[in-house]
Amino acid sequence: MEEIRFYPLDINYKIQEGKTYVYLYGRRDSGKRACIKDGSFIPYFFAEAGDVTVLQEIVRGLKVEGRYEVVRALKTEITERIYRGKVRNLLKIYTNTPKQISPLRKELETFPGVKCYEHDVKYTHNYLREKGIILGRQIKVKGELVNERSKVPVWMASEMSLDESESIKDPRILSFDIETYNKEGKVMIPERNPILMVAFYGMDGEVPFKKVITWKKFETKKNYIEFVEDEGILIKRFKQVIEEYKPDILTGYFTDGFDFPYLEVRAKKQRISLDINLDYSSLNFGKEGTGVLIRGISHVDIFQFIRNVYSKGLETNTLDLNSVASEILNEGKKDVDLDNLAKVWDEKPEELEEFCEYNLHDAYVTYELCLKLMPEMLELVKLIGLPISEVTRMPFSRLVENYILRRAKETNVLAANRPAYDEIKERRTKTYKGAYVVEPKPGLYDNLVVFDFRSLYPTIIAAHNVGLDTLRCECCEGKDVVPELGYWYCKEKKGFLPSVIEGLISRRLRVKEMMKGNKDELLKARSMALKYLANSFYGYLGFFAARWYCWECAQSVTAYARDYIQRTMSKAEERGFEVVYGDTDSLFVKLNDKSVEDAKEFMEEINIDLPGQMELEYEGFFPKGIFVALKSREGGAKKKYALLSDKGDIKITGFEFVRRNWSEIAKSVQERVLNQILREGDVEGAFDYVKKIIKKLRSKEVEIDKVMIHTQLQKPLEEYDAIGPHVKVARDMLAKGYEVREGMVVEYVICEGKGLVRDRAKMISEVKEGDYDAEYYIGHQIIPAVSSIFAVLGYNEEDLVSESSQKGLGDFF
DNA sequence: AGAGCGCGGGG
DNA sequence: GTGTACGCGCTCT
Repeated sequence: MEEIRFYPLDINYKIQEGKTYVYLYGRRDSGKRACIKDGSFIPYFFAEAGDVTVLQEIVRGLKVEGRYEVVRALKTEITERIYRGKVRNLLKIYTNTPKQISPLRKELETFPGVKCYEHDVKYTHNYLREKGIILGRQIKVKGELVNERSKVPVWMASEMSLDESESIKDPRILSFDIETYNKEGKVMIPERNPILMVAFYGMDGEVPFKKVITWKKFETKKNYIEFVEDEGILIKRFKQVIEEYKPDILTGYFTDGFDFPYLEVRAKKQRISLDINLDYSSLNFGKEGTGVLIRGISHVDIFQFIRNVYSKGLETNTLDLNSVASEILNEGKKDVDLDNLAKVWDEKPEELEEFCEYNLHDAYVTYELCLKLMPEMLELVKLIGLPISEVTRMPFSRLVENYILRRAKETNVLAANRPAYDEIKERRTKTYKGAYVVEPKPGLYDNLVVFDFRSLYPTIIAAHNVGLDTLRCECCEGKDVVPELGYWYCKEKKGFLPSVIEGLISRRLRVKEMMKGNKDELLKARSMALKYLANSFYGYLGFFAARWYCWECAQSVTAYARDYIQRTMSKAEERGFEVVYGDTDSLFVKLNDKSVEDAKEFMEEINIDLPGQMELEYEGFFPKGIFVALKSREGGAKKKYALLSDKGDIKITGFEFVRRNWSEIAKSVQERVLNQILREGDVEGAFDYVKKIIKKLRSKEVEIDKVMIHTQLQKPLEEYDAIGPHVKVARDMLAKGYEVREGMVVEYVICEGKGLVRDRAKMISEVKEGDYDAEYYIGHQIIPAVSSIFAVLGYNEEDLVSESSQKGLGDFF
């Protein structure tokens, strides 16, 4: 028997001889990777009935036909949990394996009056919560080495204890990126196009680990470039490099959606198994969207973390590697024209070196991103307690939910079930208003200051005890009634959710206290993670798929918030600021003759009066901004604005046209218009520019490339019910003998003629210059992209479209 | 008005 | 996840 100190990072489970074993993967304090196996946690769920002892008898005799086996309960016990503030008697039903829970539960729920709980909680998560294990934090394990096929030593645990004070530092990170053969631009056809090179970037102590593997030889002095015979060997080397580097974390950018799925197809084609799991099994590609999880190695797709969590604090609107890296690291991509890679590969291999550099650079940038964001990711991991590979892929609602689930376990609270399909459907229809307090006054503004009210919501939940178990309590009717709504929340007993969020707020305050005079990165990251979670609570309450969904609670939060915000707004007006726009969490004011200092002073004043930890924050100063009203929407306009920051960046919100299935001409016109208006202040010029483009369209001077629309075929052609333009064009192509396959991008142009849009859609190769329907492009591409912008400035569509060169102020729609 | 569909990220 | 679950805006029906 030995005792080892161990930082677990990843968890999964396996069935052996009918029994369930948990495998914890991580690093020992010695730095060596290891695996802890634990067979001590038996899967279970709960059932509730009028009389649980009767139910217990029934369960004892129950045999259910499962999918692969006859299932029966392993054992049962009667126990208590708190549900909606009340103690409940429950039957705890154990099974040999997690998969046996579902058939048993389904059978039990056919009995009248029987309801099951926690059958929908993931086994590995339940294990971690029950054992109190927080991934990333040290545990002490007593156990013995066992003989098992594995790339790291496996210890069978007999005892475990926690050491929460120690958490993992500097996990070993390896970043990778592939480049593929691609003649068709953005299309991805892994079945046909091979992987040309793969780059790695990591650190060996102080020395960078760099490698690019490719299978076409050329002269080079770069010693990190390694040549192999063919793509098959490249894939084998890919596996070897990972195995030799022994990373805790394997990272990349959009590796869930591109690199790994691509590798999967190519490896299959080459008959190579992608057995990079630490137990030598092959990579398991689940359903799309679930992410690629590697057994024992934490695969972190940095893009996922940024999209789900980190992008909230970013200026950039697009989340491509280049924009993200330049904002976070101040480092862009290498300036290489990737369109040329296939051509150079075929015709001028001697010029491949710059593509290898480019490849390596992407891996390097991704490594740096991962390193930079590691404190934030690890803090979230330690807060939620789940693997980094899962936490980085969770949207805010699931982060919140998993945090609550841990607190629930600690306080003997029974988890609410996930809503069933019908329930979700019903919840979706139950929207509530009250989010927007001040509708944007459409227009172009100078000198805006933006304040943020974010911590208002969590504080309201805590201060007013907003929760499911406190709503309309019997003891406090009529006290502290929610404005406009008439609900009330208990004043006597703290609710479960309010106490959870209170814990988050006070934890954050402690961290902030520690941060005074201490610029520690870890503290900053912890504070950020706590704030993010707390701020997500309100959204969670109103989220249709939430376990602890509470419509009344979500409603109440905004109702209380309106009260606070309205007062702040009138104070701002009193002080001579013009309130331009405000929604639930932010407030935009125009400075007029005031200064930024005045605005900050005003903010301080407000903060003095705010109760508890509520706080108005200064978001920034924006020399110019344009607010656009969304027509065709009742109850006020939605967020749609563009701001010019004092650093000269343009921050666009709500303009959704930067997409591939819009023509180049529409995208560029919108971009140019916003730039000209915000940067140059030249509305007339922008207007004239659009008129000029419209004229050009009409006189057929616009190149076909600029009006081409790209749309991808997302499924086999036969499976389409709705025949959109791209489907119709694909059919045409097929009829003409072109190859048409799932995943291809159909390029087409809308031409003149009669009927539906699709009847006028023609494949690009059949369209000559000038052969497009100008009115379609004007009406369906240019006008939608810019009309709302001009509308707020007093121009209307007529002005844009009319043949006359005269321009003038028109009516609003 | 409702259903069906593509987009994002990646080369 | 012990498997239904992104949200928006377009086009067709």
